[in-house]
Amino acid sequence: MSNDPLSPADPPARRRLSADERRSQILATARRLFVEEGVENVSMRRIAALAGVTPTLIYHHFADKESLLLAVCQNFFRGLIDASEAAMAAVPETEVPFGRLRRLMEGYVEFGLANPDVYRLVFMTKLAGLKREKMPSGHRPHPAEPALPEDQGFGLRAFGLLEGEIRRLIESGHLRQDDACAMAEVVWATGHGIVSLLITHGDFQWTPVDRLISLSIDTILSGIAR
Amino acid sequence: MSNDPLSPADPPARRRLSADERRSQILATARRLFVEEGVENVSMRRIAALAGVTPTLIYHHFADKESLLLAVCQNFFRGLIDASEAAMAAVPETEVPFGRLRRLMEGYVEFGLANPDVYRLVFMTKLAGLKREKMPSGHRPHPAEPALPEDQGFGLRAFGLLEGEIRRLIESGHLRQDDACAMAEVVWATGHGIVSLLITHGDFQWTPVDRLISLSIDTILSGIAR
DNA sequence: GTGATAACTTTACAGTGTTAAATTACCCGG
DNA sequence: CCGGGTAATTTAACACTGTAAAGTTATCAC
Repeated sequence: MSNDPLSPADPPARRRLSADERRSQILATARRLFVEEGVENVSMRRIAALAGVTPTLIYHHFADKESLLLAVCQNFFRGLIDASEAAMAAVPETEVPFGRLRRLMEGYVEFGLANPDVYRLVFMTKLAGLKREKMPSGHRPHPAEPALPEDQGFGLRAFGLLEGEIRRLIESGHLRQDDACAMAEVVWATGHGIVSLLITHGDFQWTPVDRLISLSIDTILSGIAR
Repeated sequence: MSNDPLSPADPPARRRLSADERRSQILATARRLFVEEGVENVSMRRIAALAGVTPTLIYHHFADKESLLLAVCQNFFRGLIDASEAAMAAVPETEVPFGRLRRLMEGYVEFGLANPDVYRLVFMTKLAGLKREKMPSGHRPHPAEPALPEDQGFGLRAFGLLEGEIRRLIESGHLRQDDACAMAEVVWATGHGIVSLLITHGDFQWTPVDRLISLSIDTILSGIAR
């Protein structure tokens, strides 16, 4: 009962932090709030308060709310990549041909459903204005902040894992189509379809979640198989 | 060049309108703005201004911004149902077995891509608070406003079309699974995956859209086929 | 110690969704 | 035809949002 879930993270431990420390602290606070309450229910003021800091300070570390979001997204991608690599490593190549791909898809879906809010952020939100070079004018601006490139990097790397596995299946003659990139997109679209459907329409009726997932994966795998 | 796209719809034609007329007029204005500029870039004040009306008046016809949105969604479902029925009617039953289902999926994807913003609204947005009985307290409140039930009705009806076709395929022994509802969900998830992926990540690299779509549909159809 | 500089606040603005209370314009019975 | 009653609409305000300019303070190198 002692946890009203929202109280200043570290009670006035240190007052002045290094830029990096502050940045991570703000980021952590924001991530927590975003995930717990949904992005649009969280104001910069609340993030600031919970981080024990002034709203304006956030703008010295992040260009605006969207950038803050974006930074959270990058963590998401790193997590996804880790999960994917773990999934791949868990199934030896010598296994039944589609074992690794299946595990990869399962991992993707699990990961998405385990982080629904960030998933929505990353994959279901426009987030598109792209805000290129909008940095605040006054004061010294934020350090580096690669904005898009970096996280595209992470995203592409995650996609690359999928594409690689597909390519392997093509080379061993197991697929009916030989355009690895296109097939990877098809497979991804399927995984994304499941996750995003369950995220926004999880409440309702529906076939039991586990069954729907495995049915979908079975179906798509048998659809791409030669 | 005479069209700065946003000017009062009917310049002070009639001043006082009947409740129904006003409701539709506001709805039309909102729909236009939502679709043209994205929901969160449109304020109640702007809708009101464009409709030649006061912000407050909107709240006498709709509970809040979300309800306004919801009303727009219902139109979307009606459109989807029409498109689906047209698709079904266009392919005679005597055709090749999967002809109608394929056309149905194509129709779904086309429709989604033709109305990306409303699609996002309906299928990719939480929209979940559900706001049950939140109506404003003052004044006479809005007429009826079935809130959720009605539009779930439309949504279910659309889903029913898909499920029906699947059921037909099961009965004629063309599918490898016989759970019509589950298979319909699997198929829907695929369609949704394509649409939502293209909506949020249409800009990028990707296989040409048309190819990705037909490849996906081919794949899922051959995945469910016996 | 003293300054430069990085970290942080104060204060303010313009805009948002929303509502209570007041005001109009219209219609209908006398 | 005209005076209420009521439905349609507005005025004014609240509590909030993201964001910015300018000012203040702590810390660290010398």
